[in-house]
Amino acid sequence: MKDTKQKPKLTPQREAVYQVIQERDDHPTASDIFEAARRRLPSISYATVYNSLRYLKEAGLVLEISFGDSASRYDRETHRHDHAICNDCGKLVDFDLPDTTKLMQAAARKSHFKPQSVHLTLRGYCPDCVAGNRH
Amino acid sequence: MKDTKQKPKLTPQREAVYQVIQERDDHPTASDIFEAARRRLPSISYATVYNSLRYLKEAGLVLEISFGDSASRYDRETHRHDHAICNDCGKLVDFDLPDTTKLMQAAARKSHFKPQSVHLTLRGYCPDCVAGNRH
DNA sequence: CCGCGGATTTAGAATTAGTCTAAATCCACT
DNA sequence: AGTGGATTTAGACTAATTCTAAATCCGCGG
Repeated sequence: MKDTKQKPKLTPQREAVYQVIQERDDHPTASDIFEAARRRLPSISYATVYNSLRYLKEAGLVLEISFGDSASRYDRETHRHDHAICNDCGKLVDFDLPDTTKLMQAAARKSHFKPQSVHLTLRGYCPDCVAGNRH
Repeated sequence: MKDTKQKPKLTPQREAVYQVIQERDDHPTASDIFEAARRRLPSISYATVYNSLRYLKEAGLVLEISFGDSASRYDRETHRHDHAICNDCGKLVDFDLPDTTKLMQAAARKSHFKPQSVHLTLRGYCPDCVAGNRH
């Protein structure tokens, strides 16, 4: 029988999207990514950016994060980590809390869920906003 | 001078929206709430539901929560608490992890933010899905 | 070569959540 | 009765994302 292995997978479009995310240290939205990807690959379409993002997400190459503020953001950091969001200017930063296993177990005990991951979100004020800088 | 105190505030529409949320122990979306509110107050409009939700949120009477899955959800539980989400069926449950002050301080230290609140999200599998129940 | 099929890309239409607008209504107070 | 601020309504509008259908790409068998 035919072992019809389809392999291509990492197409130029997907690669462009991936690179855009890799070279940014912030958390771009799909539309930020579309803008930037179009600079490398002028013919790329919005739908392809979404398709590529879905593909990259499923492949574990990028992480999607979403909070109340409308659009999803994408993060090149794929290991478990946490987020802080500024209540004033909306800035989003990554940080990493160690020892989350115990935390996860505590959460599992309380919720009766079989745990898989925990993620914590700090809301507060970023250093710039605390210092009273204009945004 | 006119001390034009406007006080009404808790209009029948807002109250209907509030009651809908209070009597549910799950986390309805705006459109769930609209459906239910219309049963009490057939003339209520979608926009009023959103206005009421904003009002109730600002008054601290309900909590808005939003995760990746499209629409915001509303929670009658307004004190600080955490959420568990089932990766299989999507169920969302509240739980409350004690001693979050230390956690918040640790997060603040790592992120350099001035902390205001922390919220944790457990991803895993709910008891039903673990038991292999069909949804 | 040639072309078929599966996967991908494209452009634009469609859908969904949520906001905005302008006109009508409500209501406390004069 | 009348004015003004707040609220409600219906529907238009916007933004984010998904869907659709046609075009393209690509490896493989004939």
